[in-house]
Amino acid sequence: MSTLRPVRGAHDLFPEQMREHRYVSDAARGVAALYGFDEMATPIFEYSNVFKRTLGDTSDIVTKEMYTFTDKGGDEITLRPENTAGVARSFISEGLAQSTPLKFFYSGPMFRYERPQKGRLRQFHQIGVELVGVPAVQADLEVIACGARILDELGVLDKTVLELNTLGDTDSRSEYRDALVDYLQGHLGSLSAESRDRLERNPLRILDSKDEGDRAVITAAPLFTDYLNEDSQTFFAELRAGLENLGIAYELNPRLVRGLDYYCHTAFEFTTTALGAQGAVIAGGRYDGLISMMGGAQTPGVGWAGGIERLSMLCGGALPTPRPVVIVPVGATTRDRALQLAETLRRAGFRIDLSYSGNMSKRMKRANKLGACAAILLGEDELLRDEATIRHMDSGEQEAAPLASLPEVLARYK
RNA sequence: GUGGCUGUAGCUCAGUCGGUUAGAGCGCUAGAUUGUGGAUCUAGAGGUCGGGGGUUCAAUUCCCCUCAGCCACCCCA
Repeated sequence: MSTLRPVRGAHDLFPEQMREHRYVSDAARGVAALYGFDEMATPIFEYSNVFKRTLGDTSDIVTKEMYTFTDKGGDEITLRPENTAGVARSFISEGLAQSTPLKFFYSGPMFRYERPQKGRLRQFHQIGVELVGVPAVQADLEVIACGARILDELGVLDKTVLELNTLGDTDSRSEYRDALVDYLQGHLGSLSAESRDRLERNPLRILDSKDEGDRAVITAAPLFTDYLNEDSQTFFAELRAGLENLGIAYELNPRLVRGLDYYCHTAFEFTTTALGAQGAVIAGGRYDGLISMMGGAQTPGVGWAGGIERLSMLCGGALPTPRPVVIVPVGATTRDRALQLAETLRRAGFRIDLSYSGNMSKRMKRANKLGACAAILLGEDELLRDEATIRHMDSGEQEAAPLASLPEVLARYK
């Protein structure tokens, strides 16, 4: 075993896995386009404060998971841990406020310093959509429907559950937050150390604690639904009615929380039990406070991100390997003609590979290993007649054909 | 970041109650078959037994540390 290895949690993607990734991202890109989300890309790194300001100083991602370094100019740079912050930065710095509503699709690598597991890597890949500038619930519905449609296209929708919650608007949330903190202050002694720690920074997260002492306290805690104001209730009711109207099944999960202040109203996750501890395959929500928090004009937004590796695992079965036509030159004088023929057929749209060396037997073995659908045997005597022998690899049948007719003959094997 | 399990050939794994040259299947290379693949047979290459340290006359085997993988917690994609 070599001491030379990839960085922990980072993996090479060989053609087979690359095909699986492409299968997921191509399907997603295609479906997203039908919803009007066109692909864009932000840089893989940003100034660190792009993420610090948007993700909040208290989130796990910022406090312990960012790949941050100082570049040669002395600037603090961070490899993006997610894409929404970059889109928001781009919205502000490129003056996109003039062009709302904006609908973007993206696909690419993200980086988080986490402990790797199956379905959880340090360099991983996400697809996602963002819809910026529409405050109405139709935006949420379109975004969620697009996610569901992609899962359906990939054939995994029935392996997932759409979990849904509302975080209410800013007023509702801050009122509830105050009430919750008041209540929890009164039970400080019964709370776990971690929850006491969270009380200041991220009290809503305590609701999700699995600690037994915490759970006892939480049972009697004030209910968020009692603090939802009328606007928030209406928004959520419309969202639910809209999903039902579209025939999109969902389950309410009141414990689905987002700890950061700029999240509001809609929070959702498509989750699965098929991937062990890594349940979320697509997760998103509404972030009306994000762009203003970064210094832009108050602009609503809603979006989601999905993990390509997780989606790919969920898809399961291996994708079919492409089958080339392999040219087998026989005899020293046929090599140049073989290369010419390869070029001609490639121009005609065929996937052509060559057997490079060895005797006939070796070359046929190579054709077989490449999974060829057909082999073109190019011998000296055939070439004198401008012909080649085509062998159908599955049946073993052979026929002679003029070189000029090869595209038509091969078309039958496609 | 915490806890548990695991680490022997490219892959999947046996094995060594501490003792000479560490095994199998698959895969790979070559030949049987110098103009014909998949099957079969034969031969061959390939391992500092994850890495470092300790105990011992002797460590792949026992102990410690470390690294990596998997699982759970956590978090999420």
